Amino acid sequence: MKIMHKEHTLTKNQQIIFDLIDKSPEPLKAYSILHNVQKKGIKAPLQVYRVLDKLIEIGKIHKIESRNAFIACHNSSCQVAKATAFSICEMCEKVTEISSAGLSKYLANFKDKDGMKYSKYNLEFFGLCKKCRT
Amino acid sequence: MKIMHKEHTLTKNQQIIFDLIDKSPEPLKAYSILHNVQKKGIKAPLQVYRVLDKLIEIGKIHKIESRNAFIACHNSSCQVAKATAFSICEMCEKVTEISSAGLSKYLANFKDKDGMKYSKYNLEFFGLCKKCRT
DNA sequence: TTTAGATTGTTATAATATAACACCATGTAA
DNA sequence: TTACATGGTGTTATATTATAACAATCTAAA
Repeated sequence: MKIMHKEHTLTKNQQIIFDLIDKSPEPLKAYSILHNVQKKGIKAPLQVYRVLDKLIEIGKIHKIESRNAFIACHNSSCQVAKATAFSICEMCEKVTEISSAGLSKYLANFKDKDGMKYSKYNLEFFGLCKKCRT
Repeated sequence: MKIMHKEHTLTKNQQIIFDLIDKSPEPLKAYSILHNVQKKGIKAPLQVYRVLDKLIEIGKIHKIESRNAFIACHNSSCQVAKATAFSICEMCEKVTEISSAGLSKYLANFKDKDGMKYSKYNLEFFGLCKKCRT
């Protein structure tokens, strides 16, 4: 059964910032985004943060909490906005979104001591990527 | 088999700040810590951050990344410094460290697509705590 | 004792994020 | 049409979180 999602038509600012993040091979920081879009008329931090908040809300991007950086979602968009997992290389800072059915199933069904389940989670794995291990 | 850990004798500043965090029922923010220890002679942010870094390194406290706040470790101290899991109530902001053998085993053994394992992880679950759900 | 390492104290500054307010665009309901 | 609700924008100012750089001190081990 296919879950339907509302299509969010991005506004001008949202599109500019999303494109930038989406094209980036690495997570971008808010002020780096700001510097990159100033020529397009987005001049103030708040304009960037507002767009980032919105893009996160609709699942187009995720925040890498341990790095204060933002990355485009590559897991069939917004479906996993509330259940995110990443691997982070501590050497080169490469970040990859993990899409593992097993992992997301395990975490979605995880119950704590009191039997409580959680609707939302963020998991960050740290280590050395293939390249940096050699 | 019992794993041995080096005993870290805390210095004066480290002890002051650890005691404060350890006694707190909730995660503390760096500048809140600063305000609370200024009467004890710790006057500058950097003094606080240095101690926080050290306490994290030796596993006495953890950082709640999504909240920029610090909490004492209650899982037999430093053993799990590199494998942390928390539940966070989005209403009252109560944070609890999760100690589940099953969970830590699952995550420690998790392999990504490339068969890579990670030595370190941080997991944050979000939801409503018992109290806030009623 | 001397050297290495960690810790401290201090001033300044960088990096990350939000408050508050006015204005504008769009859709929709009376 | 009006009016009103919602969400987005632009702007200035400010709050919050964190680090740089440098000198002094302490402690443990050679």
